Amino acid sequence: MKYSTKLSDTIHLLVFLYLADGNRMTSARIAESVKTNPAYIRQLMSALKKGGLITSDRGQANPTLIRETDQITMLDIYRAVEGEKPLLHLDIHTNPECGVGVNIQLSIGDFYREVQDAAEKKMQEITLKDIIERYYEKVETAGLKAAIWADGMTDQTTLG
Amino acid sequence: MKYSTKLSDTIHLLVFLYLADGNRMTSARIAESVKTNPAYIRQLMSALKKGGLITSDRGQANPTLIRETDQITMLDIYRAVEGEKPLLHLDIHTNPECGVGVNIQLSIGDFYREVQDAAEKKMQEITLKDIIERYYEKVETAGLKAAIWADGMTDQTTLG
DNA sequence: TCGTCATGTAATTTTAATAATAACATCAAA
DNA sequence: TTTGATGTTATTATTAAAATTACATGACGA
Repeated sequence: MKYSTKLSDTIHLLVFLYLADGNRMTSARIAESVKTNPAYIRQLMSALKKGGLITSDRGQANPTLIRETDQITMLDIYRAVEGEKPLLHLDIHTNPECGVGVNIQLSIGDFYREVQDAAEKKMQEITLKDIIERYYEKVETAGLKAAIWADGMTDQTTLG
Repeated sequence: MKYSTKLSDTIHLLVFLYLADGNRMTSARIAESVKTNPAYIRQLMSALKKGGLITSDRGQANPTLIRETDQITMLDIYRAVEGEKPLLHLDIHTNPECGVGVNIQLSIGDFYREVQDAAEKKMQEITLKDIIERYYEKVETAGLKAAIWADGMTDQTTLG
């Protein structure tokens, strides 16, 4: 299949929202940066809304972060858009008449759980703030800071 | 897409090989338990061979584990069959003309790396031996031990 | 109030990673 | 030499995800 990029796209979306800082962002505008379509962005925002991470009102473009960026973890975002989807997948199609097969998969599942917990623990330590700070560093080292940010964040055309 | 079950299937395969203990296993036989086709099993075995985990000779059914089960980690197996495939995926399709988009994805990548490392560290702590032991526990608690294992592992018909 | 623009959401189509399958050359052993 | 197994490649089918379409609904300004 296609790989899911929901988490990446949603983080992108949230950083974008943060950087917009008050300037009302439309799903169309965000979609431009993520290079996708507005409906997909709205689907992600819908999930974020249900997850209690943003507000968004029908009819007007005014999505806003509810929590501070250091109070939003990567795990929060993952849960909002991917739910309980695991990173590793058991093969549930093994021969059910084979006691070996079934029990092996159950055993593997126990250890996948451990791997999942380790990954989620790390995801819980990473906040949106961390990612935004890292982003600023990247922009700086790329020497793009001046070009993009010189005249301030108020000029949203530079966000595109 | 479909979810990859390569890791699960390969662990299954290896446990099966271990339990067979000397009894020459064919790809067809293993495929029965995993409920897949022999060619797929051979593909996995080919990867394991390249990864230095098993031997397997053309023409005769005689695949064997090279290392002790406590010397084979889940990460070894993952590397053999999935290579460097990450658990989380960046969206590399973001608008390249958007400096924000590109740099955000790069930042996210840094943190995905941390999550990946945490997961892989845990995978490195889990050995095939651990999984086999857990498997025995499952079989016991399921009260199937007697039924399946009573007359010893020599009767490979009970493995199916 | 009406027209415009935005969101919210469901339904459908397209894309892409994976497993399934087929085909066959090669080798081993009875 | 016949049988049966592996090793490998190529093709097809499956399936989860993104892309797209469609439209009802709400906000806001002229």
